[in-house]
Amino acid sequence: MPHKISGFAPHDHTSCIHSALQAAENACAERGAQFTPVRRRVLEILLESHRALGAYDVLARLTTEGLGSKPPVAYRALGFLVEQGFAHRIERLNAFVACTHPGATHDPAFMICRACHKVAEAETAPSVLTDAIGDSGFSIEQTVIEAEGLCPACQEGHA
Amino acid sequence: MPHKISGFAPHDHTSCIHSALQAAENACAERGAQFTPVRRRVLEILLESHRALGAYDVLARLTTEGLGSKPPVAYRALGFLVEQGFAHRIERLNAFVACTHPGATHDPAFMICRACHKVAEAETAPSVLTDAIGDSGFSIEQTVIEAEGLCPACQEGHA
DNA sequence: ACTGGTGATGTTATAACATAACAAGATGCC
DNA sequence: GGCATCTTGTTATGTTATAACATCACCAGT
Repeated sequence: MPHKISGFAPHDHTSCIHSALQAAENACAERGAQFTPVRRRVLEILLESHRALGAYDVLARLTTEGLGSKPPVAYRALGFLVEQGFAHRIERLNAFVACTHPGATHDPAFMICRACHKVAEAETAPSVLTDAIGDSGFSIEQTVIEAEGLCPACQEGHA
Repeated sequence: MPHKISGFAPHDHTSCIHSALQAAENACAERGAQFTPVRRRVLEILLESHRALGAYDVLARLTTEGLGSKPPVAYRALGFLVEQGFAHRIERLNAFVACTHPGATHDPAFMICRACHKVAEAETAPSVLTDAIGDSGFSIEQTVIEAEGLCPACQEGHA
């Protein structure tokens, strides 16, 4: 079964950013969550690239822009975005990436390119893990599925 | 397809420890790697429970035993054990767990119980991730597959 | 307008995790 | 002995993350 994958393929990035922001704004309105300037700006920063940024990278940006200078400011905004499903935490990198499937069901798999550091997101069938684990009686609440390797573009560079 | 799962089920833990140590010793002998006292002791510490320990937890134990007191001592030993496949790093927890399938092919999935903090390990079919990701052209080199939830015993406690 | 609740932000301080860089010892080989 | 290699010891620092408390902005009820 093919899955929607985003992050590596060339695309209209401006509209990619715009639609993600729009989706976040709409979702916040629906849920009564506040899409404040710091939260919005942090999402914009993540959206600039399909790469994972550390909390302190984000914080540095906020600081130059006068939006906050202490770690909790960045961690709170990132925590909010993750809670709302607008961003994801990449455990392998201790870093955060904007969600490229806003609105979709969420417990995605990530592909992390070790060369260009882009991160792509793939929807997974809910069964991906239950196939491996299901017969153990363990009840899954959250999953972390991350693969590290080379994206298509970087494979060519190494060929 | 069922997979070997270990960590939650009751078992003879003494022999579990013993066989893991034996396997590590044999593997080192074969590979010409040195199974030094610190490395052995760290593996023993991890083997005491099927739980993930932070590097500093391990270090604290080493310190009380006079085997080293500075972070690099613990990180080096843990790094060695992971390299050799005698232990695994659990990204979600920034912690380390003894391997329960020593010798087997290795890129396992982990189940982390949020109640009792035990960690079980399941062999995964190599296809688990390629099913989700395969058609993207991404070449996988390493994977992180971790599920958080409740182990069978802890589910009963909550019922 | 005042009061009090709620949620967001500001700030201090510190906890927790990790490694770079260099010194010193152990081992084995020639 | 002299050299190479691997391991361990140590200092110092870098990186990631959160607890705790103060303040502010907003809104609803009176």
